[in-house]
Amino acid sequence: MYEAITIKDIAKALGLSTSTVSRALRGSHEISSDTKKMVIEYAEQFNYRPNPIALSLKERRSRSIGVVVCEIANNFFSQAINGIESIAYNRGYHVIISQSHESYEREVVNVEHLASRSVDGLLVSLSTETEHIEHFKNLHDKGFPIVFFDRITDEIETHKVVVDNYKGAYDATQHLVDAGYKKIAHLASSAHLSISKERLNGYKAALAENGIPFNESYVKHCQHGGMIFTELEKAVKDLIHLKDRPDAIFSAGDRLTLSCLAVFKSAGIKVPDDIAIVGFSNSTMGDLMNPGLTAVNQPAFEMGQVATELLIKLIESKRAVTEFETVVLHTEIIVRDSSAKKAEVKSGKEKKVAG
Amino acid sequence: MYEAITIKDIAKALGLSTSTVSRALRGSHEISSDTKKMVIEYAEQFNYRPNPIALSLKERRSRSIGVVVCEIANNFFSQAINGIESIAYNRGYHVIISQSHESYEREVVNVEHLASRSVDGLLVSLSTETEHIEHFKNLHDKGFPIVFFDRITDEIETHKVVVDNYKGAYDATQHLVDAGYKKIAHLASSAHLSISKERLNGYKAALAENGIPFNESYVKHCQHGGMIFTELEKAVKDLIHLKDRPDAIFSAGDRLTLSCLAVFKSAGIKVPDDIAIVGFSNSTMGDLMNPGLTAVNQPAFEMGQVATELLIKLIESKRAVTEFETVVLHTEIIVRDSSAKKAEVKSGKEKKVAG
DNA sequence: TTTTTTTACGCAATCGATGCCGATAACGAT
DNA sequence: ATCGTTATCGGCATCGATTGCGTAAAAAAA
Repeated sequence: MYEAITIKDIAKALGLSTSTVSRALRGSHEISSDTKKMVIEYAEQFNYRPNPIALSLKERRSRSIGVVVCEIANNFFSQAINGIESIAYNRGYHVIISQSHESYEREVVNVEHLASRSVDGLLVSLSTETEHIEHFKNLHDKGFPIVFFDRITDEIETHKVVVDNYKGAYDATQHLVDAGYKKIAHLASSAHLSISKERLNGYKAALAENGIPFNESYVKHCQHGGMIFTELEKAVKDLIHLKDRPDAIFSAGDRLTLSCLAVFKSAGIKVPDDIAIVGFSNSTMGDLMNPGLTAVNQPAFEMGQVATELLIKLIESKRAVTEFETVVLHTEIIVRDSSAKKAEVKSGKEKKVAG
Repeated sequence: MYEAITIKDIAKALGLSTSTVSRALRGSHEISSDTKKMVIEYAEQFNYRPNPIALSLKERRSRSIGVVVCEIANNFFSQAINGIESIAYNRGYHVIISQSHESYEREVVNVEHLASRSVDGLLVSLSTETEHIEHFKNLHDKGFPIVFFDRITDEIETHKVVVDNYKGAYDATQHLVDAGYKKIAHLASSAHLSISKERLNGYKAALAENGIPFNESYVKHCQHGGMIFTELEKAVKDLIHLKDRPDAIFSAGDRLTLSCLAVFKSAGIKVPDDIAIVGFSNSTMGDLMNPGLTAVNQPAFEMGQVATELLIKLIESKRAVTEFETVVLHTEIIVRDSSAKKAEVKSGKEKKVAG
């Protein structure tokens, strides 16, 4: 099987002790330049690489960080992971990714698996199902470094990275109002998720600001964040079968938006003529869709970067950290065709052509 | 900082030796049932977990496998990774993902990083840029377990998992012919990629079968697999500005397809009326797009599963493996609207409307 | 009672790398 | 000639867990 050269092999071959070889390789001044040269040349010739596992055992750290997200097959998270990676690899850290698939149980299992000392810290975005966070609390209480991003919890005091969900939702809703829509529904993820609460508040605030009464039946939460299509399908169908059907939807996530559009499509609903839609997304896909998707854009890559920098700062801190910060990044609404201005006449004409 | 309980702590607390504790926890018959009970209860109370790093050092294996792909923000690969994960975690393996972003250099760096003994084996899908595979050959020659999937090489003899790219491409092209298209272009990834060659051959075979002459200028390769938009944009523009403009495109990958559609959109080209398109994809997105994307579907999840099973078989094999297998999975063409039947009259009318 | 066997456990080496000491030799200083 | 200093290197313990071997005491056989 595969055997790599060790420091011991070099020592034996060169008639030195392992300590001398070790020091020679690290360029210690205690070693004569002749010996150093000999050792380094031999090491290069046989392509010596220090065994990272032995180093981990010795240094009591693995130089790897764990990422706990719901899914990587999601543009927001894969971009965030790219950001995480970009920082981590430069700082000499491996990245180990685990997916909860929006399941609380799998999240718990993954966290335990990662934390049983094979990673030095955790970057976490909670699953939609997660209501109890004991599995993180236990670790955090022991001093294990954790940074939350996007879907955070206020029950644990540590570094956090979020976007201004309130403002993003406010902007999205305001944009729909400006475009002439008044019956604006809100399709949201699980109600106890931090991002859901904040976005709901932003949505409500924009409505209030414009004198539009809040309508409870216009808000639909999906406990599983869109992972279960039937759940989402029911939510969307409930909305479109409402007596006073909404003329616009503010959808709070990529998966929700995409599935919502799928339901629209099979129901023969045209966007934006029948119902306009604004998403909350990181997807560059908005551009490729037909019609283009208006969306509140989140700086996913940057969130990953900032979270990783904070985590590494925690990991490498000499003394226990007690001062934590919450970094809030800004969203930006990108207007495309899915929320085109509501024009009664034009809408009517097009419908005739389409029908 | 975070310190976990070790076998030594248990030994000290209970007045035993570490060997006794170790054996008690593993249920050895050499330990009295009283002692066993005592040790196990203590371990449970303090939530003892064996240090995986120490185990790795002792057993000379890390129980982790490395994945080398171009991107995770790609439906095909994220699905494949889900398949990989589903097998790996059940067998007690961690999964470490690295992305080359279609860069040869980054692929080399990632492979070296992973292989310097922190992973027990590698699952690889080559980057588009990769022409030389010395970085894999070196490892493979030393007996390091590697399994290739999707984008493979025939220069290394090991387990491989692919789909029937030839037949997939053949089916896609035949489908376009059946739908009435005759001027079928082919948008492909880097020319030296295994999948590119096979798909090109399938495309050619279908043309020949139908008595359609092969037209060199109808085939466009993208060295960077669509990672560089300008490169792809040029390829697509070359095609649509051809004197004898194609009426259909067989596109060999998700990223190519999406970017191609983006170019179409900005050029005001309607699908399928102006140009039909068939993709090669794993994307469920085909359903969500407007019009729906006809695509050759690849069983990405299953590919990941099979590749992982083969890799673990390699890793856990007692003696050196010399018999290798190449698993070929089947594709399936999913017909949607982007390749709707070409109707001369209707097409003429619509073109006038569009123009 | 003596010998043999079994039970139940500890010692020490091992995995690879590091780092604190201690050892040795050369060399200058006194 | 003796001592102190410096340069250079080896010995050993360490990180956490496993395991072959040795051994004391208890149990069984003689």
